[in-house]
Amino acid sequence: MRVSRAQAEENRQTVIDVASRLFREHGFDGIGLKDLMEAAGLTQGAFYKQFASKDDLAAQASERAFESGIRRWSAAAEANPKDPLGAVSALFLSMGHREETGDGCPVVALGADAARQGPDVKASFEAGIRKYLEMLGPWLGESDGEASTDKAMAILSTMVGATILSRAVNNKRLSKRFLQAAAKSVKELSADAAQKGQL
Amino acid sequence: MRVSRAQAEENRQTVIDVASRLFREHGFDGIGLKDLMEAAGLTQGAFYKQFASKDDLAAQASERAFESGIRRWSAAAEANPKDPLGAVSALFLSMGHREETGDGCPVVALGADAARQGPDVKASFEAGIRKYLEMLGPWLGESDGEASTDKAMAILSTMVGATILSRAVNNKRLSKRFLQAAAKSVKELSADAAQKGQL
DNA sequence: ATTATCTATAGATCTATAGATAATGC
DNA sequence: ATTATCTATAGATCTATAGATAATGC
Repeated sequence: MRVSRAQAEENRQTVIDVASRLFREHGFDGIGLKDLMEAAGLTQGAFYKQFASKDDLAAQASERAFESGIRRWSAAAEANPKDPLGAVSALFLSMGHREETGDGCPVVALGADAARQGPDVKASFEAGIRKYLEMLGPWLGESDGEASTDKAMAILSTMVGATILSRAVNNKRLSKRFLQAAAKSVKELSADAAQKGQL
Repeated sequence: MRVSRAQAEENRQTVIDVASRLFREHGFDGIGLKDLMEAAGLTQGAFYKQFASKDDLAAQASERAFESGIRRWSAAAEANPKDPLGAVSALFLSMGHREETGDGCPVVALGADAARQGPDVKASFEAGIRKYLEMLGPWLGESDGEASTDKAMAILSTMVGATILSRAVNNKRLSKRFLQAAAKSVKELSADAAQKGQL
């Protein structure tokens, strides 16, 4: 039954990957260790050789979810270097992202859950959120670093909030409108920032 | 053991009130019927004479939470009739609201959870969210109704997202900055709207 | 000899139901 | 007679641990 050290490490990584998806789909309290481990192709008994607790896995899975998010932002930005913010905003505020609960932004799926978790999960969120802000800042063309961070925070808040609102309602038209209104607002905020930066 | 019909109805209302608070504090999956009923001064056995299921209570408790939210918005707006949006924005984006998880905005506390619930909970959310938008619209002074709704959606998104981000991180400074950045952005968005309305 | 995973289980908790009890409402 | 609430419990599930097993790594 024992596997090689390399295989064990690979299994551990698989558990984190699977958890990062299933936690986002069902919430931290919406899925148990048995289902998580089985989705990773293992049994529940193997869990505690790999992780200290469910909370420990939650923190690591959150970190992994942010890594995936950052990678997607980078890819979108690189594919559209003339307007990276427009590309990320279009991706974030798409109906595709609204429906893709398992591989979408961790703040949207688990931000409110994270607020109720221990300091480890919150630390993962804080680190991931800071990375998002660091990416957004340079795209805003403000000369002043502080004003740029303020704009980045407002833009991230708008995108996160709109996607949550979009997911929380039944009506598809309303759902779509939240995303469109947010995209319009993000555009105006960034145009405003670029204008100020040129003064 | 039986109580009067009036008392039974009062008990039912108490359960909904208690649930609207405890669901917001712990999430729909973070608290059980036993604890909810005991917090309302009853035993678990009485639950199913009052509600069809936990999901049924979740939908009614969500509705109740929005009623409370609307009442607070109205009170803030009436206390500051010259700048109702400024008053609501200041209240929403305060550290008090950030910490007041049990009596705060239901979208912030349970929006992501609601996305994973059945159509009844989502219907409660949709109705509550539409009420919020109806309140915000007239404060924006746009001549065009559609543009006004867009702005209202963007402002609500910004406030909801910022509060979630503010709650999800450990660092208090960062927490506060999200709220401040969002307040600044809401102010600019509404000033922008007022300007356009006067053209 | 060590250890990654397995099966099995402890002990708590979850939603939901059943039947008893005691007060209301006709 | 009806019924709101109670106690008790079914049956499932939860996190976490214990001990067995079988392969790795020294």
